Amino acid sequence: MADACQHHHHDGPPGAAEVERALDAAGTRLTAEGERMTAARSRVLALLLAAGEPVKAYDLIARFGEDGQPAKPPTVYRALEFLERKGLAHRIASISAYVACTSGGRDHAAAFLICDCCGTTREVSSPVAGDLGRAADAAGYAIERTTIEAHGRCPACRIAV
Amino acid sequence: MADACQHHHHDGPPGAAEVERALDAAGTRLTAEGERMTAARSRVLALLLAAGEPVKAYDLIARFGEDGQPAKPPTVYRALEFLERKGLAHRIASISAYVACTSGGRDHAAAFLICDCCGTTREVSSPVAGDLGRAADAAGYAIERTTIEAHGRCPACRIAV
DNA sequence: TTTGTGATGTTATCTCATAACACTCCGCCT
DNA sequence: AGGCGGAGTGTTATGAGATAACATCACAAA
Repeated sequence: MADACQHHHHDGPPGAAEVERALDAAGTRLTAEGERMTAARSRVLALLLAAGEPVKAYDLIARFGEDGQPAKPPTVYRALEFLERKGLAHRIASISAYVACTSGGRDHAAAFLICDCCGTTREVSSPVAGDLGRAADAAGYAIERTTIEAHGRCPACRIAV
Repeated sequence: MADACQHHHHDGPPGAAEVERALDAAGTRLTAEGERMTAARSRVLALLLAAGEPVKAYDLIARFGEDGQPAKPPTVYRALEFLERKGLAHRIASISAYVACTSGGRDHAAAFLICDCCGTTREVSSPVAGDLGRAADAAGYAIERTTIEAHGRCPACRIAV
């Protein structure tokens, strides 16, 4: 997925220290909420954070074991479901991939700008309160969750190639 | 998918005559554009129109043959890809289903209000030009296509149950 | 009529995701 | 300490969604 194209990109994955910090923060918050940051959950979140871009579930499964041993699918899917429920990760439906939440946030609506060239994404605050919310109001719908994903080219990929 | 709940809903599927008319219009337009409305494409579009709500690909596959014989998956997936490319159908990524376009439109961006109770959807004009477009502009992204799906409850389902 | 392009038929396989059930861990109550 | 209960995990198997690859066919343009 990443680096399908050859040119250079900014915004590489965070270093180990940053991952560690985000992981700690997540663990602290979960504990405060009475949830448990178990080994599987922590590992999956660490993989997502380290990747810094959307990752396929089966890539997480393959990378799960520190020793190279893959996980069983339910292990990872359960962790993903939990992380998503807690707002620590998001599923990108249009590409069936998962990404760590970058907006610090609890369970919140998110929107994504996805570069089809280099595979990176940018999470932006969801416009649920905006156009879509107005359309829903007009139609009498009560919105509970949204999937908002825009595909295109990031600034770097617009220039290059 | 439909009628998971028991109460009554408005907006049932269109009658055979309406399907026929929409099918004719699509065929005419495609011919004018130099495209071919083949049997498989026509059949898949007819199924989508008759359903009037999102349909899973494998349901289309199962219903494909008039005699009850299922189609082979590629037959239906190819037709869906074509119809989507021509703006006659849309994929709803968040539920992996397909729906006939109800905005008369060529290839256009669409947004959907999806009722998780009764399974119906409502296509609304895409707010690409709105919040999301502004977010993309601000971030320097060039958007090529969007996936905008809001889940919740339709007016009928908000009242009932 | 030839020829090339787009569409279809067919087989096989790949990817994505979850059902079901046994078992374990851990906090809590007594 | 003992034992209950709920959340989490391990494991097997399977269901659901989608596509690769290649042979064949239909059709309009040359």
